[in-house]
Amino acid sequence: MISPGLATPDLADCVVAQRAITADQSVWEDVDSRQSLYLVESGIAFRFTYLANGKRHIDDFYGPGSICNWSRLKNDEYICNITFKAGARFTLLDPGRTAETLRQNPHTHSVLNQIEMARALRVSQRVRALISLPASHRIAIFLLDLKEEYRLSGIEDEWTPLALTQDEIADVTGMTVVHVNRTLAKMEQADELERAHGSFRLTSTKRLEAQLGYRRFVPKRGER
Amino acid sequence: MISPGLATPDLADCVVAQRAITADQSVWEDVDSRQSLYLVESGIAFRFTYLANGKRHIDDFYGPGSICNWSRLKNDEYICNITFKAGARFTLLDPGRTAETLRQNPHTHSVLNQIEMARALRVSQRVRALISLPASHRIAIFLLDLKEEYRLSGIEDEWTPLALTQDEIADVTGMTVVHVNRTLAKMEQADELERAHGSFRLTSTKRLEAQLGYRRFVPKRGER
DNA sequence: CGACGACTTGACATCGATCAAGCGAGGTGG
DNA sequence: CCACCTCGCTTGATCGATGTCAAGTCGTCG
Repeated sequence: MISPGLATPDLADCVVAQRAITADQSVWEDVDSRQSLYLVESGIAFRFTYLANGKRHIDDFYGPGSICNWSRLKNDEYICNITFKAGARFTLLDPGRTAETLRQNPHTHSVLNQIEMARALRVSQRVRALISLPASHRIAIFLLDLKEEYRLSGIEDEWTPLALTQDEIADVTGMTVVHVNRTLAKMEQADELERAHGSFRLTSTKRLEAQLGYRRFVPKRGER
Repeated sequence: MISPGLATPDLADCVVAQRAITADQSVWEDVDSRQSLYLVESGIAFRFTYLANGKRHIDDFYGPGSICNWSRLKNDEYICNITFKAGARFTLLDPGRTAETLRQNPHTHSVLNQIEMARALRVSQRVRALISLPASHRIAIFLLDLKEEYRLSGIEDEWTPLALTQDEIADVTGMTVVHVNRTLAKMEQADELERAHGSFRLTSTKRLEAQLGYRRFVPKRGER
């Protein structure tokens, strides 16, 4: 079943397979499926790269309704490492058939394009912050992005699942686990953040967004 | 005259105007032309953003033959700040006519797409490094990217113009001018770098690339 | 129970930012 | 022509932010 968030039953014909993940699983361990597009149904996934020094960098993360490797449609060489976190479910789409389907459904195509454009802007905004701002801001913008990732899939709750481990957050933000831990603790002490049961809540999202100049990029006529 | 590097006389009809820059000039000072595509003919330009704390972040830089705001073609809302450095010359292209021309010249379109794809990969590689690596590596990858920017426009010399000031390099890499200065000095002392007359030379590009895992993304059938 | 993974904490070392000052080349006005 | 200014670069001293190493806690799962 295609994610309700996507609102594109058009793609039903393109489905190659469905998977449910019980333990964290990386896609390069699963060469057969690398030819597909990955549509997250539930749970979360992230895209990552190993740097020359062995460090893992997490480039982006994908909540329900997101396609992890959309660029493959434009560039068949595009290959990326993806990890699905335990509990995730996802659908494999055939890129060729998907491209064809989208050609025939310009509306759907434009919706998906808008969604991807919004994601790209979100990433570039985050990246600027990660390059130039101090740790507390880096963490804050990560949390805002995570929240946004869920919001766009229709899950808008005051509490957001903190779906990544502190190790993974460190690899997103270019920090150390220790420092991530301390920064989160500091935010909690400063009453900017609450954590409970694997979820988090920002005390004043508004203020944080204003302070960081955080911008939301809403897909233009997105159905979701 | 369209840059010889681009090899796309097809675009001649799309030219709106040409400009030569004597002193550094930012495009948002020049509202009239914001509607256009910017094609760098010579010299260098960069795209930047001001963060909430007033810091300037330089997102990318463009050598001869590059289009600074290619994304405008896909998203008319796409607006970015661009600065042309003193000595640059550039051409303004009408986005509507350019899009039409490219529709009629799939070959040219695909070439330009490849070039942009290569740029996107270069940026994301640099961004990873800037987020996760220590200062010396951040500077090194910036220098490699700058060299590559010139190489792709056909200017392949052992010496590359160090076209940005140390202030600007700081804004690319998220460092301070002082630290940029010291890092460059250290590289020079370690015989990894030579500087003279506003240009630089890397003693062993090969070794540096290997050490950083630097990848070159070559446009597929790019004419240039 | 034992093992493991995620998280937490402390002590310490290093990196990079900040502040302050000076230098040298190019431009401008008297 | 010189005096003066500005801008980009350089250097030193000091401070704060972040990484490193090491150990310990807590919950989960077999």
